[in-house]
Amino acid sequence: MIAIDQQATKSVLAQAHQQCLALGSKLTTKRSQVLEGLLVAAKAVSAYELTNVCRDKLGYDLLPMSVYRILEFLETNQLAHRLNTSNKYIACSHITCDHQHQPPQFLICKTCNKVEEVEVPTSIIESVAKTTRKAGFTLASSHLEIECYCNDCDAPETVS
Amino acid sequence: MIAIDQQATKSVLAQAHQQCLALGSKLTTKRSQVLEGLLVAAKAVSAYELTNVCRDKLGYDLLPMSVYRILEFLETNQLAHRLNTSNKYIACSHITCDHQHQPPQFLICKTCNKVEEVEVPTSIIESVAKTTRKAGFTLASSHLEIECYCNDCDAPETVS
DNA sequence: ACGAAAATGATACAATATAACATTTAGAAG
DNA sequence: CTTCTAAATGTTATATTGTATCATTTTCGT
Repeated sequence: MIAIDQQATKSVLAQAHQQCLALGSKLTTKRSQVLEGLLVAAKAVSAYELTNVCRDKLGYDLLPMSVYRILEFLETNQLAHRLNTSNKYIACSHITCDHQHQPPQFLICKTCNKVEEVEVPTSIIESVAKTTRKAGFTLASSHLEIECYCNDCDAPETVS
Repeated sequence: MIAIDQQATKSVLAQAHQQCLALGSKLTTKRSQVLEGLLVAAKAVSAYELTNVCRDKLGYDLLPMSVYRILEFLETNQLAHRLNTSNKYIACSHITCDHQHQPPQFLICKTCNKVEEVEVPTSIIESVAKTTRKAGFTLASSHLEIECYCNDCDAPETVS
């Protein structure tokens, strides 16, 4: 969860603007709106859900087609991530940092779609990569998505 | 890759039949046909692709709706796996074993959808689980899907 | 043979994603 | 300041994936 209030959101958007410029692209109004939608959602949302968030919570009127295009842009510019496991999107939690990070690992709550972007120790990534090579494969990315239950949504089996 | 010829396929289907009985369910004709489709596909396929495989390669006429239902059955009976990453399905590679296995880890080729079902060392799973707990989450399953390129499909960056 | 439950057929529709082309906007060049 | 071009967005249509619902058939115990 990066943005919890309007102030924080604004700051993230400003930083995102800079980050785009550095990469030779631009965070246009629409793109900024979509990113803002991701920030206020504060969890993984589908493209269609995101158009609803933008309309209902922010008053931005965006077409799904545009949202898809913009999400792709945001991903390319490392401002958002696509979660393959659930076909949902989430704002990158590292927009306000300037240093480089390890490839992201996502803990995704199956119930409420809350996502925590963590760093798994390099040693583990290395170990996985080794297993992979032995099987005749090459890691495409060490982006890992791990299905979990968060503490607010107890695991079904755990409920006693 | 489990089934490379008709003989092997037959043997797997027979074993699957037994495994179902042991679990108190039945591998009906249609279910066996869908499983056979997964076996001859020899890679991850979507439900709709699977209906095509069954029709074109095996002459079985199945409706997508039935295929979805049957895939769910096969998953419940541990004869197939659903890959969340790509919304595709694959035959379990352990049908012919009788012992229990670790939760599966899948290496999935992004290009050709070939899948290798490997066992990642328990120590790694433990370590991932620990990271997860520290972040306030509980692992939903240690089923891990890892996006790769297989040796037949060189990674884009690797092509020099 | 009969009745209940399981399995499958069939239709409709919801949700997700992309293709293709039109229009608008933002900057660069003159 | 215009004009040209490329990028961005609008618009419509359609492909793909997945689920809901109810009808029909099959299976199996009684």
